[in-house]
Amino acid sequence: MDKKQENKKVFLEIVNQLRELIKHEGIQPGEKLPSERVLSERLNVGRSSVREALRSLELLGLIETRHGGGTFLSAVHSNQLVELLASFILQENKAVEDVHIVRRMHEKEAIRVICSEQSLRSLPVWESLFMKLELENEIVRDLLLRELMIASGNRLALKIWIQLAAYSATPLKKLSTEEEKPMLQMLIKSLQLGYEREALSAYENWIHYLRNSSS
Amino acid sequence: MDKKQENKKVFLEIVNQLRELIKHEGIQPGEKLPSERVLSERLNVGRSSVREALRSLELLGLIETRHGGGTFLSAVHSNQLVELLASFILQENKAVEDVHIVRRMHEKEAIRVICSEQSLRSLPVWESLFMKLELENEIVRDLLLRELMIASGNRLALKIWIQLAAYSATPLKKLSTEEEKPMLQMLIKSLQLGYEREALSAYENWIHYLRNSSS
DNA sequence: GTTCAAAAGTGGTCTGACCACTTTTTATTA
DNA sequence: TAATAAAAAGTGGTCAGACCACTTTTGAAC
Repeated sequence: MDKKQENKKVFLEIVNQLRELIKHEGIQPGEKLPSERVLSERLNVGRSSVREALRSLELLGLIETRHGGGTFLSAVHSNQLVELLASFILQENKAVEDVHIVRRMHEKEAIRVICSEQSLRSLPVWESLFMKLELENEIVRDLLLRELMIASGNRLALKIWIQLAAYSATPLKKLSTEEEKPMLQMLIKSLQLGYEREALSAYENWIHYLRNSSS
Repeated sequence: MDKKQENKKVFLEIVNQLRELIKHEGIQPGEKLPSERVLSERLNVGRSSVREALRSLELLGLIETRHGGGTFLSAVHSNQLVELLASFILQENKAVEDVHIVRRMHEKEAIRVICSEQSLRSLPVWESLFMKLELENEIVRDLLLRELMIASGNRLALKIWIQLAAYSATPLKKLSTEEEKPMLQMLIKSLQLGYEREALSAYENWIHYLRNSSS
């Protein structure tokens, strides 16, 4: 029982080891990482596992791979923003609150955008989400937020949000019927009607409830 | 030249094939995907390549994997998500406009934060900026925006903004005395008084003016 | 010093194997 | 018959080795 049931994916553990290695070796952006075979040997894992970890980093824009050339820490020019975000998010976890604030800011802005666009308000996804509330499944939390970000139509904001969301996950506890559901219902309905103030109010109440109930 | 030489990332191609397969098979959110071995056979690729593609989808939250159980399509409602994310990840197009929008969003949020905090409103920097307007120097534009971001106190937001600002620089043309200065005066004064609506209104008028006059 | 072909290094992919875990099936028992 | 337990099948997780395609380095010939 003392053993923490860390359901963490092993390849994510390798990602962390890679981070420490990069930090320890002092590898700078644009410089080359050890080859997959060397990493495999030094981290005592199979090469395929190393590759899966590298895939994750590549998808985040942290590294670039060149066939036959090697793997490189992303240069500042290509994806400085992502590099910045990742270094901020992955390294020191003192600014958790900042991440939360920026994430909520993006979500609120998405609500504003959607409320101001009739075509976005009338998307069928809102009605679908409204009905999914009856399932009382906690997944609707992420679902709703993700759809908000997607519908707002800003890909950069979506990209930023995805990384922020990965860092500050929503609670996994069961959806509260008597407390949480009404807030979400109001949020969605206000959204569909274009009532920006009411939608934002419902959103903030919801976030406030989530923070208080999870602590 | 007929060769599709642009398709660099093969595992992203597999991601596309997986999307088509899901669509063709009519696999609904929450339902199970074919096993890795079956996918490997049907897509005519190695199982390791399938796994790398699945890793990408998993990192995006599109699928969930359960050890010994299988791979499941996330309870994400629409193809909207898959399509958008896929096209986004594949970087089919880059939107300069998005950078501008996100940058302005951060600036507006900074204004809101400052207006809501008496200690921030009373910072001497605003009065200093107000006086600098008389110099009619175009530098005050960047100066003002930067101070806004710094004063709002969110380090992550500041770092993001710095990167965004590097992509979409403010105009270099001379400060307009009869048009631009009044807007900035109103912005600063509203900020100091905590008039959020007026401050945001002045800000948006200003941005609108900058965009139209520079084109 | 230049040029260029061979060698070494590296990522990309496939195959097969084994393990850990889950689900299904089958056999046993009350 | 129904419940329970054991066995089997299915599936993801990981590793090792091999080969290919491409890039970089090396070194010999000029």
